[in-house]
Amino acid sequence: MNRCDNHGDCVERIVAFAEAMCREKGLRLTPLRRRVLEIVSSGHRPVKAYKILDTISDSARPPTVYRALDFLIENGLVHKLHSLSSYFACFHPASRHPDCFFLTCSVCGGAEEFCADGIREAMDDAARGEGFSKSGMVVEITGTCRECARG
Amino acid sequence: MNRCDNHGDCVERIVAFAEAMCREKGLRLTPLRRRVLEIVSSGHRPVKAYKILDTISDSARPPTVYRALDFLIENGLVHKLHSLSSYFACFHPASRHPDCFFLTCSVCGGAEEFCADGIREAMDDAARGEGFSKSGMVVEITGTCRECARG
DNA sequence: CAAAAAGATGTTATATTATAACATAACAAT
DNA sequence: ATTGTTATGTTATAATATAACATCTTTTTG
Repeated sequence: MNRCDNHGDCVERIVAFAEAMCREKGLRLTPLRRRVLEIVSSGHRPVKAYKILDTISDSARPPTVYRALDFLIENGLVHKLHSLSSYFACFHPASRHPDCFFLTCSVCGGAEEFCADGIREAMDDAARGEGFSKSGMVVEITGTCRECARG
Repeated sequence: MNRCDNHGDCVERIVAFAEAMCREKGLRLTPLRRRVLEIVSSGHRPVKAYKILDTISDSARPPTVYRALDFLIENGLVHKLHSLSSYFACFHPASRHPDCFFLTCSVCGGAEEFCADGIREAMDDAARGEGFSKSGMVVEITGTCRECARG
């Protein structure tokens, strides 16, 4: 799913963006946070918190990872996929919409993120119709991606 | 959120429906499963698994609850709200669509379920546009409900 | 009916996911 | 250099969920 010609470019691009953004906003992309971002963006697939923990080192503890993830999520660099208890890098953080949604392939484990105005508007309308003032949304579609369906 | 005049009626209605459906489909709504369904439907709000566990008895163990929940979810009587790690009764299981979505109020803790064709179609279109064959979806909107917004 | 099969529940243990609370270190700002 | 702030380290534990196997109950069928 979402194979790119040279995925290394994605990681570089994301980290470069994160650095620029943090510089601009006065945030600190510390070595730890950068490392977690690299790990999460190292594949086009959701990653588990404890997998990140194992990857970082033998001695890292959960709060280390969860705090870095909190920072990255707050600043739009990483998303949490609730239906998978996993974390997924935002591959277009620059043009970030507040409300994106995700397709996850149950065959290859890959994921993709989209920002379709049609969906966001449909959700906004539905919420408004109920007198509901929306603050966030979780939209995750599970299925089989094109590549995996083709067999 | 979603205050009904006499919520006892909802529980009765849901349980009656579950009984009829199970009879018709040759499934067994055992005392345990019925009890869990009653607990989950006892309020218009998502319920946590370990809360159900505590409510059932002092001696019940997690698998007891999770298995009952699995049964109820499989048969469309209960939904899991992933963003809250909670379980929510389906208050209209008879006219059940495969893909519903949820509004959850972060103030009162209430929830409501909707089946808006507009949203389902927008999601289907988006998935299809990516060559993605959809098998399930999680759509959960967080915010403030009408009653809570009114203050 | 008895035996076998299938289904449900009980029980023990443990896996997985996440946070609280407090200590220490790094950095920023006068 | 001290002080305040932010980040990380550390210990412990909370919260969510499942594996594996034993027992019991119901259904099926010989």
